[in-house]
Parts: sequence; C-alpha cells; structure tokens
Amino acid sequence: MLHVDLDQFIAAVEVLRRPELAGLPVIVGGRGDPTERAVVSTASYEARAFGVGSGMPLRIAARKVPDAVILPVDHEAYAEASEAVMATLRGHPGATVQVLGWDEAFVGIDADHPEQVARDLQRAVLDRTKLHCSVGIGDTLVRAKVATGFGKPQGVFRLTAANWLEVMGPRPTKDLWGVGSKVSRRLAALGIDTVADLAAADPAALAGEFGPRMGPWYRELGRGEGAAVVDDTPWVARGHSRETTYQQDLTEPADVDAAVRVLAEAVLDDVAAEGRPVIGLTVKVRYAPFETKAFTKRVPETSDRDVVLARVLELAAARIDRARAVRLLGVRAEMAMPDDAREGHTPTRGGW
DNA sequence: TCTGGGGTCCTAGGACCC
DNA sequence: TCTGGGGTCCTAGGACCC
Repeated sequence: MLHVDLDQFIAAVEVLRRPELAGLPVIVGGRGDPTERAVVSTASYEARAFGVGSGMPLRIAARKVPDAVILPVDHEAYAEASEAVMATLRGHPGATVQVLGWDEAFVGIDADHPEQVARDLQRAVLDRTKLHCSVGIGDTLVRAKVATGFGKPQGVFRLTAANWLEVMGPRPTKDLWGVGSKVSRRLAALGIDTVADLAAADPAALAGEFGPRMGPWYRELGRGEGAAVVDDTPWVARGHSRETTYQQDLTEPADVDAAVRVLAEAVLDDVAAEGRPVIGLTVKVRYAPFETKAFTKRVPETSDRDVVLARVLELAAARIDRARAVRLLGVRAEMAMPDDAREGHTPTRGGW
C-alpha cells in the first residue's frame, strides 16, 4: 500500500493563490496576528530553516523569523484543496483511499511496480492541484506511513519487512507513529531506546508498564507490523467538540456562562447536522495559567437540543470554579454510534 | 518562550450489583 | 461477624495524531 502526504500543505495552498510569496518564509497560524495567543499550523520550508515548526507559539515564531509573512488559517481553502487531492487519488484505477486528514491518505492498490504507481499519483496530483506530495510504500500501514518521511520532499521511499530494521532499527522510538515524548521516556526507563530494542522487547514487561493492549501493541509497532489493509469505510465521528482559548482570561462568572453557551450552541449545530442522539457531555476548563480539567457526564440518550443545552450549562455551573480566572473553555458531545458502524480495532489514538 | 483546535483510544479506580 | 470475586458502568486523566 501507499501513503501519500502533501508537502507543507497549508503553506503550499497559500502560495498557490499568492504566487508572490513563493520562496519567502511563510507562517500560517491563528488569525495571522503574532501578538495573539495562537500557534503555528504550518510553516514553509524557508521558515522551517529558522527553526519554526507546527505547534510553536506564533509569538515565538514571529520572533525567530522577523521577515516572515504571517497569514491567518483559512479552513475552507484547505478543505477545498484537500477534496481535489483526494478525488485525484480516488480516480486512480483500482485505488482504495483512506483519508487521514487534510493532507494525508493511505492508498490501497495492487501493483507489480509500486514506485511507478507512486510517481503516477504524484504527477496526477500535481497536474490537477499544482501541489507536490511525497509517497511512502509499505507492506503494512505503519511501514508505508513511516516511509513517507524518508521521501520528503517530492520523493518516494519503500519500507517493508526486508529493510524495516535496517532503516529504522537504530532510530529512537520516538520516530515511530504512535510513540511520543512521554512513551519514549517510559520505554527508555525499561532500557528500550531504539526501534530495534522495542522490536526485541519482552511483551510481558511492556504489558506490565503499558497495560494488556498497549504493551504488546508497542512491540508490534517496533517491528513495523500491524494492519495491512486500507479501509475506506466512511468515517463516523464519535463526537463533536469546540474549544476556545480566550485572548483575555475570563474572570466574571457571567462571561464564563455566556462563553459555555456559545460553544455548546456550535457543538449542537454539528450534532444536529448528523441527526444522532447525544449520550455524553464533557466540559473542559483551563484555569490560568495552564491547569486543565475536564468533567465528563453520561446523559440519558436524547436528541432534544434544549435538554442537551440545559445539561451542558448545569454541568459547567456545578463544576467550574467561579473564583478562578479561565483561559480556555471546551464543550464536547458524544453521540450514539449507528448500529452498523464498525468497531475500533487496532489501538491508535487519533489514527485510522 | 509560553503553549490552538478537532479528534480518538486506553487505563485505573471507584461504585454498585450479584 | 466478617468478608470473596466477577462483571459492568462511570469518571478522570493521560497520550497521541493531524
């Protein structure tokens, strides 16, 4: 299978409609105002050369690159470009496409010469959208996904059982898809520093540290094994949420109430669009500066908007500390799953 | 330097029931 | 009088991904 990943997608879309930005350090984030609380969504390669990357506070990024062009996030433009890319991939004969986000997809395809297919896809995407992408080839989803990183930019790379350990074995576990800084640190405490270490680790020791499901799964990950089928079953969202970081901390209880209501209304719009009943609610609060709490509540299944809204406000009123300054609020609604929805199988947080 | 927004899934522990 | 063990549901917290 193949994994297709657009190169500096968001920045590339911005440069497409403003060609005069080509070759300049472009940073996209928040409302495009580096004095606000916001983070970088994407930086062009020119900006990355200064050490700017996704997730960095916009304020810091602007300081690192004084001459950067800083643009606001334009979700609609990216969604539109993404649609064109995905349609191009789906248009390839025999392709099964599993979308992972705006700028990524797995493509399942039977081919004797996958490198040729990869080049064909890159050409088709470029012709249709003027966007460049990198392609990973693998015999599992994990290998294909990881391979893409070695192909960037505009390249193709293949990782299979034959070369996985040779290429990935000496690398730190954090380079794996699904291992972040916290887990890599816990692995290091067990004497597991590299991908090769993880591949050879004792499953019982991993289970003891990470639990009966995650433990053995990390070992599989170290071996590059796991799911090997691209699944294009339509995505069914488990829930919808909205959260906002306020430019000024909220100190008045009335302001907090009003803000919760605004978030809840937006969430309920999303839920209503799907027509599925609500079965759970979460209210999240970040007290200044950074202490975050989330309050979850199962609720009797209902599609009555007013009832849900009342329950959100009730939960917020009962649990948010009125004496503290609030920096962020979030509201999430979990929905009942349709009977025919597929159950989650492989544990991958936020993955496929 | 000071940290967005939208998601998913796992784990642990307590409550409760039989 | 003192106490087992399994199952399920719920909540809080953690971790990761794009």
